[in-house]
Amino acid sequence: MDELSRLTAVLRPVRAGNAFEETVERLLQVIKLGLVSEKLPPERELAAQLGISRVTLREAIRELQEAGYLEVRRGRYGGAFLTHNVPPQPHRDDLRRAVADMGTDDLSDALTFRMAVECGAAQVLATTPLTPERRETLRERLREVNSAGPEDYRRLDTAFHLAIAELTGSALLAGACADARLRVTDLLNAIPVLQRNIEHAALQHQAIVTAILAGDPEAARRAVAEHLEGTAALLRGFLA
Amino acid sequence: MDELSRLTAVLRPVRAGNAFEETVERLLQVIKLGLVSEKLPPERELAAQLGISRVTLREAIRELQEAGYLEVRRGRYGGAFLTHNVPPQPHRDDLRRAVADMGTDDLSDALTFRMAVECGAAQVLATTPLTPERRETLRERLREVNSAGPEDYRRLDTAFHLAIAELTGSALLAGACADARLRVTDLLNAIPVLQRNIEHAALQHQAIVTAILAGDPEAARRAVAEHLEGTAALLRGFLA
DNA sequence: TCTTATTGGGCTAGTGTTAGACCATTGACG
DNA sequence: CGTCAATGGTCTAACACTAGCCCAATAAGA
Repeated sequence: MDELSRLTAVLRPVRAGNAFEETVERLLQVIKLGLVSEKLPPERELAAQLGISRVTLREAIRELQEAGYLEVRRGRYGGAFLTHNVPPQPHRDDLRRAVADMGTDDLSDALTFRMAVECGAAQVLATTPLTPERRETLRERLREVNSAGPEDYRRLDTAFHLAIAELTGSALLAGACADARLRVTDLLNAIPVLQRNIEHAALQHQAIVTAILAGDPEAARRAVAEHLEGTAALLRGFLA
Repeated sequence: MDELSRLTAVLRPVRAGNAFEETVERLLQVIKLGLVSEKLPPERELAAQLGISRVTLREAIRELQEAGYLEVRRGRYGGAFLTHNVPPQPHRDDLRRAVADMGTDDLSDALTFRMAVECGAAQVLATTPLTPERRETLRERLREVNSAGPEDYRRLDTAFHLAIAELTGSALLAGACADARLRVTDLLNAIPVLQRNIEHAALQHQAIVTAILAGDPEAARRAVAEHLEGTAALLRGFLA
């Protein structure tokens, strides 16, 4: 832990690649995480939100269009519509390949990061006074994920986890949790969703919500840690 | 929590301002956090690490030179040397102004974020098997901050807190903690360092290290939360 | 005293990105 | 059946940023 190694945390690249690639990545995330259900916002609006020019945004959209994720329609009430291309049932080899693509160090890093920020978010939320409305939002997300079928499960599970961070009211925290989730999305998508897993996760989700609503940060932390450890152990199994 | 509001976490700007401003910010952080003690790395090397061109880096360095933070010397064994400009004892109004500059929402956001990631890091570290070497690094940082005088205190306190995240081995987590710390650095620097505060913090630092080395994530989480709550309460007091 | 490796200083050609304007298309609605 | 507002499609001039090159200065060491 000399001076040089301590610098690496803050002396990382100022910008991650060019704006075009970054934008493609972001849009893909929005689509894969199911954060948008039908069509993207209008180009002018989206470009402003992403802080890029329309030209760059359009290049990214064209890329996703050619890859089959989007269908662009002109005219009023037009826009970039999702194609709802459901990928076929993943093979076991897909996971191996995805892990290999990303590198075991990166995977370990992402899992650690996710464990920290999601536990932190749950703990913070448990110590925050919540309005009845927010409590209800949390319960609603729980109901949704617990009643989801295999096809909707990943999307609603994501929504549930992100809701915890968002309810803290911290945009930075919500962004960090979204980022953490995104780094393991591809891997999770390569794992078949089994009914048995859904049921097991449902119990853990319930425990998390109960702890948060009870205002018990210790229990919330423990519940989230246990929940994430299951996924992490599964993925880490492919490192050997 | 409709679809649109959920998008804001991931549809944030792709790049935060231009490369020049970002670089100035980064370098200022490295300097203010005391992550570099004498001089910056050579321009070519630094530019590569930051992923920018030398031209852009040099503009940023010139800015900092004109602001009095750096002194640039040419020739072999030259470089950008720190000037060790110690700011005068801050006035009470400085803090008010700093809070006003940043906005109360941003401050609240930053404090929540910091609470989450630092608690998460401590908890993760407490559940990680640590080599004797790493345990010693942690103790070493604790000794340093606890024996620091008022002039060195902020720098060593930063080093202590960052060490917890770095020891988890997750670059993402270390980056998040560094980011969180940076967002409150200016505010912390506007608060005079009192001997009484140092002593109080020392007890809390000790409790954090003890919990981590004992492998007790609950205690680690609680200790960090209590420690950060003190600072947060102080800063939040200026929001009214 | 001279050499030389290392460092900052400066230039240029080329590429990435932006802002803003204008055009083309579409479908709801009067 | 026309109108029109909202949307994607296209272009251009200006700016930001980069890669790569060579020059200038400096101090350690022969």
